[in-house]
Amino acid sequence: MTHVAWILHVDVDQFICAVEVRRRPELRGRPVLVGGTGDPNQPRTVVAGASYEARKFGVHSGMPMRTAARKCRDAVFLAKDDPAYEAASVEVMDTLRGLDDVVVEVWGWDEAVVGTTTARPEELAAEIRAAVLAGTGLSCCVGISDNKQRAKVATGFAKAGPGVYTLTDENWMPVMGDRPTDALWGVGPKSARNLAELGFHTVRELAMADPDVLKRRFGPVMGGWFWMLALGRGDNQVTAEPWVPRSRSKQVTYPTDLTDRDEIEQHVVQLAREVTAEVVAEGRTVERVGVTVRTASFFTRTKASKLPQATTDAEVVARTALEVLDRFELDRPIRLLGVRAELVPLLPGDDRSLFPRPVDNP
DNA sequence: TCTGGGGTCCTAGGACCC
DNA sequence: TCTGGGGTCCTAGGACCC
Repeated sequence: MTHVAWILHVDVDQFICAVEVRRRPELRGRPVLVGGTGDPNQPRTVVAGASYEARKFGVHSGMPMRTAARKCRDAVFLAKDDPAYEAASVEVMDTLRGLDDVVVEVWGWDEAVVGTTTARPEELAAEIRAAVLAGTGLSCCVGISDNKQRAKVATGFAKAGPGVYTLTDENWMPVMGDRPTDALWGVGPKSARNLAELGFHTVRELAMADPDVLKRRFGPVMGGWFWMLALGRGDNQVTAEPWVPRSRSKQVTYPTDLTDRDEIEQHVVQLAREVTAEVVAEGRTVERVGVTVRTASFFTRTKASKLPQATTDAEVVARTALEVLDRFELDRPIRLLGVRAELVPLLPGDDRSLFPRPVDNP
């Protein structure tokens, strides 16, 4: 952890599509849809990336591919290519790390938080955008603030046009006060609805709430956390330490439903072996095994068991997964199976929560 | 609109022990 | 024999995010 003066949130523009267009320049300016195998008629796939040209047709990521294809018939359809995105992401992050006075915390393929001690964050933001474009051919936006959550929100405004946007105590309430609570990063549709039931519809209303009321309704952590977010506060610790995963999972939605018990078990065993192989390749050990089942009606349930002894043995993980599977009814057609391995923490006792803690009442 | 895949973390309740 | 309280471990479920 490093103490920093400013926090910049960097977000690559339409990352997946941008990577595809970068290697196929002839696609520039065309509606591009990336997802699944690239077959627009394949059922049970969704859009992973949509170019701005495609979004004009009402297409967005997460939308079923066949729906997107109907809305945007002239789109170019491409298969998802995770290794290419992973490689492009490394380029972006290495570019960021090459700048002066930065601590880079990677948040995903296309996002990073940059901590800096500079007194001129806007200049650094411009530098970041120029460096990423020059170094990778990808454009990005930057949100500036003094904590991660607010910087992330700022990036949303940067995307709307200026490319860089700063949110501080000065402009937080004027800009955000009248917006709905789910404009806050970490407040989704469910929490927004629950907050509205308590009478808190806007960020300002939430900021003026009694935190004890929120804690009673949402629990001591979440209640305090929502209130803090509304005040524009958040976590300001930036670390360049690589992320240590807590779990690894594999899930598959099958093109047609599974009904045969043997077949279901075979898939679970295969998923368990694949997951374990990856875990072991990374030098980690499994301590808990979870199985997810989603029926054709989309009813989804997860069950899990802690192993009596942590293991790196794929057959132990597979056997445990089958035991967990056995606790399901399995009397309905199944569209998805998943196996999750929860991992022994790398450092003994390193099970601390990474969820940002609410600060004391100011 | 017949709805992917990979994650993280909080909350609640039951079991068990002192 | 009855009762209260606290702590810890485990599992299920939910919410959110990229």
